[in-house]
Amino acid sequence: MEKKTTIYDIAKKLGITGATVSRALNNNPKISKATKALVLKTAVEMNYEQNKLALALKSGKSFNVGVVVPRIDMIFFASIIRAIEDELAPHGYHIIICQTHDDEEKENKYLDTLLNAQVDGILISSSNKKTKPFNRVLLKNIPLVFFDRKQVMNGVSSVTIDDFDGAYKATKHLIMEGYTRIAHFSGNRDIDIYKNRFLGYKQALIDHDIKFSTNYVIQTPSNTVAGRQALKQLLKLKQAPDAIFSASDLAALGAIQELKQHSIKIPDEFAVVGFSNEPFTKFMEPSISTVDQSPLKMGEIAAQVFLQQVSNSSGKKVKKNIILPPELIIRKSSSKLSN
Amino acid sequence: MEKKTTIYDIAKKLGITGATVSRALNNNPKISKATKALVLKTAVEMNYEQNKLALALKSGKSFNVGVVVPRIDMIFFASIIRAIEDELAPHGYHIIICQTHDDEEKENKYLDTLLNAQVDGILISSSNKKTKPFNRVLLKNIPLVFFDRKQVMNGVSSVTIDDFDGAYKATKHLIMEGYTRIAHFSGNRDIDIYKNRFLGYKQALIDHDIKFSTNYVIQTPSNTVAGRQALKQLLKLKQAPDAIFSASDLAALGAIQELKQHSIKIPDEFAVVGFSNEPFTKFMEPSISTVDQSPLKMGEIAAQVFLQQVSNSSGKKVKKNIILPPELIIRKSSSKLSN
DNA sequence: TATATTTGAGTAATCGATTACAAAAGCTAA
DNA sequence: TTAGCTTTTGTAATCGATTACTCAAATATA
Repeated sequence: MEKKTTIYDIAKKLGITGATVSRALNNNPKISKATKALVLKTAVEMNYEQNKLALALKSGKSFNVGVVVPRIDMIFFASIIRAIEDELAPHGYHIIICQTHDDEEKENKYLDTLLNAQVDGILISSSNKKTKPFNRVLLKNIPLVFFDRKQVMNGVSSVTIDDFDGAYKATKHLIMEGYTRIAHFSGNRDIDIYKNRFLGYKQALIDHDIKFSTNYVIQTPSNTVAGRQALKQLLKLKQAPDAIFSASDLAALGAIQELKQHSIKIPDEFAVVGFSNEPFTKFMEPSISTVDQSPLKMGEIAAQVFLQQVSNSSGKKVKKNIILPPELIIRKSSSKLSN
Repeated sequence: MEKKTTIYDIAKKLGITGATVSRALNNNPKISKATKALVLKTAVEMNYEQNKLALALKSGKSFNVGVVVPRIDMIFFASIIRAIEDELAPHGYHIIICQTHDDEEKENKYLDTLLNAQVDGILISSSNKKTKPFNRVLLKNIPLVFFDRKQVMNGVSSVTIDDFDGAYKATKHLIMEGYTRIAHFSGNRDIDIYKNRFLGYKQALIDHDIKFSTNYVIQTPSNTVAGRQALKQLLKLKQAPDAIFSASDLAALGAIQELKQHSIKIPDEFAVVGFSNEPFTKFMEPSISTVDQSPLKMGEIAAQVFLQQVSNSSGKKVKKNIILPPELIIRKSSSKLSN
């Protein structure tokens, strides 16, 4: 194994000191052209490469950023991470990925190890119910940016989408298409995003003088089986709905599968709108209307907010709470016109 | 901002030296129970946390591993990374993600910066045509593991799937189902995986006495539009095919869309098998037969191979070339029986 | 009690780079 | 030729932790 070349190896070879070598390599003006050229040439010859670890220790900047998500093999998070990486890489930052699997304890442990690893910032979609674990991050004055799922904290930035607005738009769209008995597949409303989608749905009904009924709201895990199950349940009602706004695309798909089985025509007799713009929604037959959360935009902006915070040398904390507008994507599953 | 507590802060407070504090914190036996207890208590009081950067510089181990992929928002790579992270996290390793966007130059730059960042290993699905950039990794004796796309190099491990076998199985399945004019949507055969899928397809035909024809092989980018286009082209042939084995699920989907447009019945008149087991294949109508590449298994094993290499203190290089068997997933698009 | 052996803690080097300060060398001008 | 600059280089501290080596104190042994 080749031992790594250090500045001292170069220094010894040239009979000078490490300080001079360092100056030559860093465009420090306090050095003669001749020495500089010689050092540079020798550095190349000896395959010298800077040890970023030593630099990080000295400078206090590791150029590593922790990105914490529930899991990365969900396309939504993968897209966000993609955008974060694309945005930060040109600035020399590396992305360290952590998956919490929605386990609060795991998340807290990751926060600890990221801090110990001396990351320059943490971008996180938090599974945490408490803000306490984040105090340690703030105490160390490490930029912290929430995305997707946020915590409300002093001086902490966040980038989220307006779930309320997305749900409102989706529901209003169904109303405008002429559907009147609109049900809702909700996620776990202890989680903000699902609560807001529920509230947006409810408000749209109210604003358009449609009676809101709890019978029409079913808490549905995000999978097709649960969607089918929930739809069956709705069909049993005396007054069955004629449309569903689902907080999850997979549950929406389940509903569609079940509707097909019952030979209920989509969208003529029944409309479905999902949420998330999962890749499959575009390809299905019928294609599924859904709400796009623009994960790329979210990642890009989260990264930009982080960059602003680190470049903000003034020490003042920049708090930005950016709420992205979701985009309703109307496809065949809810649009009589486009059929 | 709170200044981070170092072992010297603890030492000063207790009137001892940093060495003693270090020993207390590291279960070094050369320390009295009393001092140790005192240090431990004080460390907690002062919120001491080990600076891993300093440790990494001293020990030469950063506990960071670079993972390089074309892009992470492709579910295949996202799944591999998920498995790698799940496997390595319990061993204290952090994953640094790099996206090459299939740009060779970018990939080489990433290899450089990862080495400079003193990673303990590199796991990569390479876009590189040359092996030279990897010599630097080997020279530094850093474990290198290829997955999915490999380079053939001395002493370098790889985890791939048997593309030939997957293609062979898929094609054979079509033959067994009674299709006789089987076409192939191929990717760019300069890339090994596509070459091997092509060869597996061809061999299956030959082994079952079916004439191989270059007219039936179309190079098709991985998207639906290209798939539709390619299918149109095939239908124009005097002797149109009755089945397609596509090296890409998206192209397969395009073919199916086009078949539907032509009111050609699937699978009765025409069968389609894709490759990759993209999530949407399961949900489509008809569901699409495909070849699963078990990305989770691949990531898990790649991580394990890495762990073996680092734990292998002997300095001997462990070279492992693991080829995973792909799994043919038979769904409605190619199975008359299951319909 | 005197010597040998443990035990516990300090000293200082090390990992690799940067940089304030000091010092030496080169140059200018009187 | 020499005081006074400027330029270039060296010295040594620093970032935070670990550890071989040394030495003093405490304990054990004769």
